[in-house]
Amino acid sequence: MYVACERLRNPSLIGKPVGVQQKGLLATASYEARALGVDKLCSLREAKQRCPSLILVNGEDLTLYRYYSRRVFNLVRSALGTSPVEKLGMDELFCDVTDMVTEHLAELKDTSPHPRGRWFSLAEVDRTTPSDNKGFWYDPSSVCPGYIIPEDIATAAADNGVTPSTEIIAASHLANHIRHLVLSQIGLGSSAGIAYNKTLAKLVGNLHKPHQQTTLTVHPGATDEYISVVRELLDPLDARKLMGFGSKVLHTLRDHVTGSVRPFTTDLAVEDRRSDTPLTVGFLRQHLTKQLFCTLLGMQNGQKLWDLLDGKDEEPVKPSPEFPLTISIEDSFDERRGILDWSGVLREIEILTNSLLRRLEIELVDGGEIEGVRTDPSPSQPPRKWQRYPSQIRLTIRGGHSREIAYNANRESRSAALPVPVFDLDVPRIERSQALIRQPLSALAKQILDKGVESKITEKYEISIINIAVTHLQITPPEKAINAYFSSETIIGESSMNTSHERSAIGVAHINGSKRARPSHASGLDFGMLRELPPDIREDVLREYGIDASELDLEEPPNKQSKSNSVSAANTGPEDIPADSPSERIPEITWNLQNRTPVSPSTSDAETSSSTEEIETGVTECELCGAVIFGWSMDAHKAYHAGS
DNA sequence: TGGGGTCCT
DNA sequence: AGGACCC
Repeated sequence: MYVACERLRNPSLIGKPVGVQQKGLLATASYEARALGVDKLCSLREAKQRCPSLILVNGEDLTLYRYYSRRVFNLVRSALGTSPVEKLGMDELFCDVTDMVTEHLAELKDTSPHPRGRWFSLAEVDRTTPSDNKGFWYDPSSVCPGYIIPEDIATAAADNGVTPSTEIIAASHLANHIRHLVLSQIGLGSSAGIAYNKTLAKLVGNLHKPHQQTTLTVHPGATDEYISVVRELLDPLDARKLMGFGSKVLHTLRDHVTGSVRPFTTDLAVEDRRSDTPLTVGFLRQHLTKQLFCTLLGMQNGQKLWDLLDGKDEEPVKPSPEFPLTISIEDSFDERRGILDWSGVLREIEILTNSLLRRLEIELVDGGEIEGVRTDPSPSQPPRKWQRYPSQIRLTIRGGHSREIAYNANRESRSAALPVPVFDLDVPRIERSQALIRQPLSALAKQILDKGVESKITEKYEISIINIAVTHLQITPPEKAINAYFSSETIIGESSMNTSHERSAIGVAHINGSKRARPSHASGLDFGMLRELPPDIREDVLREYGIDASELDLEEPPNKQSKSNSVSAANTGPEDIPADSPSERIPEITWNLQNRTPVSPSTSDAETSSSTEEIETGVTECELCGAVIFGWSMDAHKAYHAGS
């Protein structure tokens, strides 16, 4: 997804092996890069070594990715009306579409057969969408789009009388439609999994990755078939693929297996007992017991994890709130940067604090959103209002670079009340940052670093991570307080906040220009995103980059949808959907956003049914609606118009 | 060897 | 406050 976002900002990256770099780590890589042997999360050195042609983009600042993540989330939510949508990280969503599908199927009874198939009615999507886009046609006889498990259902449609339920078929078409919506409206490709619970949906969604979807048709209630299909699917898998089986759980289980199970079983060949061979789902289910799981992993958790081995999972899709529960920002330090004296620590904390305050202003002030984008306050009505008020601030420091440290070891945190004046937007942000240092942060840092020891000012600290978080976001404003708060003088010497960290805040190195690139600024700024920022923050960012505001207006919008229509009504709420249709069955959809691969990585001799234009840019513009579409999906896009 | 998040204890 | 999990 990071690469896909970078490609929206800089289309010359399309079709090339691209890696997103965060410090010395390759956070993610495009599929072209993976085809050349680059792994996700490998060290930068290893990546460059394996793939000298790898193009690196710095992804330490997440602003751009947050922006697209939010847009996708809001687009999907608005399409699904009242259905719960849960975010997992920045690029995955779970959707419980039970109610929508149930209602859709109920409507069918009153409808006579239509030559175009079935109309699936959706909530209103957004104001730029043509008005007949509140739903889609699908052909129910085409079974499920994409891949189907078990496979034989796909080929022998009504063979054993084993045919997918009408609801899973509808859910599958719904997922397909929404993926198409995200692609056409935002420009991000995605994959999806459709199944009757979260774990299975996520699992099958990962089976066919770039731009595909997979439906697991079997229902947990249909016991015989369900058991055999799900076991065939799950048993060979590394248990790590199941949500909840993390490193600790697997280590605990492996300890037990190698310690006590091995002597009693001949199932594991000698070489399979080594610690780096995966524990499979089948092995755990056959050789361990529910009781053992509960003993080793805790009553509650053990029971849940044990059920997962059979694909049983009743976790609800928990609607993600409009605002997150915590907002944090962090920076990491290697041995060179990470040896700091006290004033150095304070300087780094101030840099982070200032970034955090800017983020709070972007994400927490004003509100009124349309499709993930905050509306500019109308020129005459400025009052920028906080939508949430965090009440706590937390400082976390990880010390040491010793290399032996277990993940997360050496992290210590302290928290304190967040002083109310931080919300006063009339005070320059830098002053509020410095006030936060004075008030709780330097004391918190002292608690962590000096641990009750008396002041030792000359000391050097070895620091590898600093994280600052605000938590406990409240809707109701805090009581006003302490006017004297800002009056004391600063403790630390830094005055300008235009630091390297800040500078990286939005800019990203562009590797090279493109003859046919869509509008993007040489600075690396994403003008589409910039245009959506509140004016004052936008000016702030522009000033940092030394860009004249007039340049902004000359740039074309990145998605040229302006010509499609003159904008119909505003964001009316989602269509009303009966809240309480009974749901014994729960189709889930999950999908990943990921980068698009318009051209086969194996250069030009690959099958090229695509046009020259597509090969060069990967994108074409739909004649009907102006949406920017990638070549490989234009057929589907046209079918979409034909359908509506 | 990132830069984030959520939930549970 | 820390530790598990997720991306």
